[in-house]
Amino acid sequence: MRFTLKQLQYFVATGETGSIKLASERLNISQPSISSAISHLERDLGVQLFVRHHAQGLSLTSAGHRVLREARALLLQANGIYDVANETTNLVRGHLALGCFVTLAPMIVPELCHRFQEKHVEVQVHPIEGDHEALMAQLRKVDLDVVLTYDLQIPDGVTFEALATLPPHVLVSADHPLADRSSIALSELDGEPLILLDLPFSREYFLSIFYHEGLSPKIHARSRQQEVVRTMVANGYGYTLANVRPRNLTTLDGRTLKQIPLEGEHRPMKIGIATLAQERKPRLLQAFEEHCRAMITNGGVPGMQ
Amino acid sequence: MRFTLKQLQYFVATGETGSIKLASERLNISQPSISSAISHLERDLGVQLFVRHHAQGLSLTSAGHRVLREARALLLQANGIYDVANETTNLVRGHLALGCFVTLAPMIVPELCHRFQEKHVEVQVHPIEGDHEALMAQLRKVDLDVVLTYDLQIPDGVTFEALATLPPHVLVSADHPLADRSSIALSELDGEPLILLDLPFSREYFLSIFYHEGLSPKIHARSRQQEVVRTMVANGYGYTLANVRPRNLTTLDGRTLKQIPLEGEHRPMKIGIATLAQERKPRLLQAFEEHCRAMITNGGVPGMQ
DNA sequence: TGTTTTTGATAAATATTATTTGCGGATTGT
DNA sequence: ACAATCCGCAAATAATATTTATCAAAAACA
Repeated sequence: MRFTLKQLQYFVATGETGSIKLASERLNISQPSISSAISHLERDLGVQLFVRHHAQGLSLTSAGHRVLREARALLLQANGIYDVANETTNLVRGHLALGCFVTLAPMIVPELCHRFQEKHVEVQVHPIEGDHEALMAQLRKVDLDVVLTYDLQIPDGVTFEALATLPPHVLVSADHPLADRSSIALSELDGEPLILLDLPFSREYFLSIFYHEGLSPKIHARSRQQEVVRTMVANGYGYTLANVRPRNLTTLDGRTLKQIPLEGEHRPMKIGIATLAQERKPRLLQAFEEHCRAMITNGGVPGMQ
Repeated sequence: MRFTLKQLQYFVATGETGSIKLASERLNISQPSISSAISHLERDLGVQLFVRHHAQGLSLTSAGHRVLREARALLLQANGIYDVANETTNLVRGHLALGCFVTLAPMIVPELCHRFQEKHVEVQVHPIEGDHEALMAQLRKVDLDVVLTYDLQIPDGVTFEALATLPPHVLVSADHPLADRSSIALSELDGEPLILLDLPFSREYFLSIFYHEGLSPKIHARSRQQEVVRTMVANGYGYTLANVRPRNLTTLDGRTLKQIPLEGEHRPMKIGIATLAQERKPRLLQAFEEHCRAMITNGGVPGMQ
């Protein structure tokens, strides 16, 4: 690959006008530039492209005709790269890899994605669930385009935009003595066994609520799966804390949970969208962010009470 | 078109290796060169192609993926231009515009072309007839690739290669007093009416034969068409000179001619192939020249006695 | 926690390449 | 014969790519 697109461009202009002079006027370039570009091309391709007629222009050889056709096609395709680039900045089309925090995914993702694809038929959303740490790592590797998660640890180069605030709640079984309260103070649970959702950063968040009040919870069990935690709580093995408020408070084994607001001032969790800090975001990404802003607000979050 | 093929090449290597360092090793280019090429591309396309991970390579953005696909295709097509160029220097294929002197064409062209296309199925020969002057002009404009003609005026930039020698003959009607002679001297025809084939350069050639012997012919008629000249001669309106020796000496109106060698030393006509003086002739042209050399010799010319 | 290694960005120096200006030769048309 | 046109060539200049050297950030390791 020794020739350049510029040389091809000069060659095509000359081939089409049949004259270096005319080509130079068309391109606003001096004649010797074009002359040398053509010479370079001929030397590089090992083919004579023109027959020179002194003071009377040039004629394409048969090889020149063939190369001209190819060169035109190549220049056209080269211009196409601008279109491809512009498409990503202007069109809402293509694939979008959406990361979502595991405990949020079942409630939010189905409606969010469905609605978005309804609006934009040429878009394919690929949802992927994970814990906060894993999602952030994938976002940075650009394995994900956008992540729905909480305002936990946000690494450098990632922007987080909060959309809805979720205050912490207590989850107890329907048989629990406090089950019918309209709110519960953390101190009232002191000594009772805690079932802890054991995910990176989430774990630390829940424990920080206790430490903040000078309490130290008695961790009875841990699980990385929200549904396991809920089932244990529903069966009376302990209580847990959660920010999400699923509409359905019946566990998979048929038991019932109660979700009760936590009394006092505690740092709430904020659902938001995390993206890479890019100067020029693809139009598709912008549109999805806009979609999230409209659907996820303090007035309501898909799938939640 | 502000980017270059080189920049695309660097970008593709980086996209494929996921690292500027590795790309620089693969291309034997310094790392800053690649870095700047990518920056240039990003600025030019107005799209972020990579997300940089400090000390841990780069990841393609979604736009980057798309551009990478296009860039690869473009580089492939660019390489294809070399193939197209090589094809014309290596393959016997495509179209060949063959010019042939009018009076030679009916005898030579049919067999010559047929045989050549028989040997090379992928070749299309396009024969065009004309006088010497017109043929040379078309050859110079590269409207013709090769011309079969006589060794008359050969312009600059055109090469002529003689293949067969045709001495001049006298043509008279079968009733002519000299019809049964085995040779005729020009002086014997002095005073008789000459029917002249009136084509550029041919005209001058025939007259020069007379002038050379100090004779001045009595031109009774002229025609640009050989067949008209022959018919006039066959009808006894005069005699003519010719170099071609067609097998058929009967004219279109059914009369018979006699063709008798001219006595003495006269400059003969030489049939040959005229081509543009190129340093690198296309393979197709070379093959056709070779074909002509084999078929047109002093030992025989297609269609002639 | 500090040190080393890896890797990309940046700056200045250098090498390479493209471009222009100016001139000469060849051809055409008046 | 003359001017006008147009291509090629050479030297000067401008623009660009490349390298060398250095820095900064992050990861890996002790």
